[in-house]
Amino acid sequence: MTNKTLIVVLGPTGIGKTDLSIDIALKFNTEIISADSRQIFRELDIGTATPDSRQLHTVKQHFIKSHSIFNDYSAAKFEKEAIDKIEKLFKHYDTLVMTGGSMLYIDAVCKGIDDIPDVDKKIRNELIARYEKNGIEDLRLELKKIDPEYYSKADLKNHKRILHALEIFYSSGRKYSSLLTNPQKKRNFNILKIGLNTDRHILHQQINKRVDIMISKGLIDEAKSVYQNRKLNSLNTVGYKELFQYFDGSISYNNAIELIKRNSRRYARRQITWFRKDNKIQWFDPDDKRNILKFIEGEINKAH
RNA sequence: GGUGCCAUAGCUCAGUUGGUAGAGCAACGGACUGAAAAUCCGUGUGUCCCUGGUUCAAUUCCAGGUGGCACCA
Repeated sequence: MTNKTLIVVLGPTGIGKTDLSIDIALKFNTEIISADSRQIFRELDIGTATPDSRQLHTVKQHFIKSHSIFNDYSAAKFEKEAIDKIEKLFKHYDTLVMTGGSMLYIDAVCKGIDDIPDVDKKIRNELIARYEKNGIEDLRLELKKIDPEYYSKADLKNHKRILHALEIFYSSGRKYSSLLTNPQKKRNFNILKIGLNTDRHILHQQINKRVDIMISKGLIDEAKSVYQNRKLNSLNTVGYKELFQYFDGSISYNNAIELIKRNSRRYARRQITWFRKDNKIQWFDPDDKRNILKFIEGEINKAH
């Protein structure tokens, strides 16, 4: 049994993961791995609720502002880079904190995802063009032909799923279904999952308030500064995509703010849905810091 | 104080010539393995203000009450 433990702090957006993870990292005198698919971009700050400079100076945090919106990123890349970083850091620490709300990124580190061949960008763009021209039915029929197994279990109304299976096939000649093994990779460290959640009404109030604070901190200007790159996937993000519509003149200012709040609430709900089925998570109220620390210490003593 | 109008889902409101009701928005549930703050699927969640009356049957009609709005004093 290893004596290395990764403490994973997860939960919906706006619940207070950053503050708690800093407290935990200070307590164990260690560093933080961020698992946040948007805070990772250096061009985004206010709208992603990235930790501020004071917080970043208090505890060293990795994968914050470490990449650019102009480079493609993915959960698979995060898995490789994060595992790499974690293994390096475990040479100096017995415990590490990982925190974030990107469900797939967390699972990529905790459980691993399959190795899937690189996708040829040209092929992806061609398929997207076909989808936009002919709709989903065309691609669906093709998937049925080349990979009936995946077709039988795929979400056939979700074009991203179908596109992905096709682009894998045309890039590598291998069926997507043959690549899916649900790996459950064995990590050489213990994983302790701390989930934060609270009454839904309170969470919604916190989310709404946080959006108002983002606006007062200058989110409008930040969104303007990246407006010209709005087509980038990295900017298909709550807090930015709504403001882009406002800049376009297609929705009002007040409408944009309301939509940011609504979409944040919905994002939080999807996170909760995802995390709910993970029975390894020990849930706490974010204010319950004492018990959280007590719980972590107890578990680490048991494991080591 | 008087008169009139209104009271139906979380909100804005339809509707039922008397047979316990439906839109929009919001909300809620779910899926998810190289785009994941993405993408996709599903769900009306209701003392029809309260109390009586008429009726086989009242959210609907009648009376009174309560609350809100408007106008007149």
